Amino acid sequence: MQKFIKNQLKQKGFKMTNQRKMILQVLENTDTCLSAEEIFMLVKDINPSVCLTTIYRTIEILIKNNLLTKIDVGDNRYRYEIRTNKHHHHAVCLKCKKMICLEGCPMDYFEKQIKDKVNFTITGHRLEFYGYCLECK
Amino acid sequence: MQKFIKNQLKQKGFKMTNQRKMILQVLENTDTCLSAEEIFMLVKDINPSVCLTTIYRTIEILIKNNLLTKIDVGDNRYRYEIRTNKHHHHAVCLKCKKMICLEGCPMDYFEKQIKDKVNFTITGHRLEFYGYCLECK
DNA sequence: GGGTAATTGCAAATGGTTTGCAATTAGATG
DNA sequence: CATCTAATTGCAAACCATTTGCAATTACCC
Repeated sequence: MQKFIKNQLKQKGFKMTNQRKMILQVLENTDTCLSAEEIFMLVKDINPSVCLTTIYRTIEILIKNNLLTKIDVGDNRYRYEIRTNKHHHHAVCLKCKKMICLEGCPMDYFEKQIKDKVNFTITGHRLEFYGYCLECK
Repeated sequence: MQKFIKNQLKQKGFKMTNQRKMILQVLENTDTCLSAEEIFMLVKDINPSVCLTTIYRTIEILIKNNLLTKIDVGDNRYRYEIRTNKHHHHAVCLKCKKMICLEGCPMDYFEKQIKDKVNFTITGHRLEFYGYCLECK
């Protein structure tokens, strides 16, 4: 997976710097979605001389190349998740904002309906469930 | 509808000020979701002596009382929509950010599935479709 | 190993949202 | 209808996630 992203970036002419390697490593070794600040902290644990700006700039590149997804949970800060080949959705805890990955998607037939009714070209969708996780409820 | 919201607020001990009336009027006379800034501008057209802070504070009250919904489209600014009794979703244009209301929801049976699989208490969900509207495509 | 364009770190700017506070106002009470 | 009081407002400033400008550094093609 790492490999795939690295190749994608290299192919588009981006340099594989240490900072980018570390950011990718952090993004891949998590099971939730991380905010820029959280990525920053985790990368700092590996190498303290990184700056937040670099995190944001790397995020930007990854998003523009469809390698990362930006997700909003309603607290004025985005969270990011490496884009997997497995299309999926999340359950978001309203209290701690933890994001639990869910498998599957019931949208496919719905999209078709919409395409016919509204004159709108659908390129994707985003589905989040809100509620309380085991610890918070 | 106006009436309903006013009653709800009054019932909870909030005062029905001119500012709040204007904000509600603006929110009710639109067919898209408005950002705080957009609400501000529209309210200003009615009475120029309102300030953005009041918009934000009213939004906060409405959200806390389940009368307004906050929606993210990925451009660092929230949009707001009066909460109707009709549960629905949106198609969001990736270019102009216009939000087209859609009827229906294919989620109900999916929620049940999730409740059983993951240990998570679902209180709601949010579904947005992304793509390009007629004018932008 | 040298050259060059991409990348980084730093500091400062940006922009949406929030907060503190003194002045104003809605609406209950008499 | 006037008074009183707590809620609300406007203003200015703070806050904080994200973005930008720029000079110094680095990846990587030759």
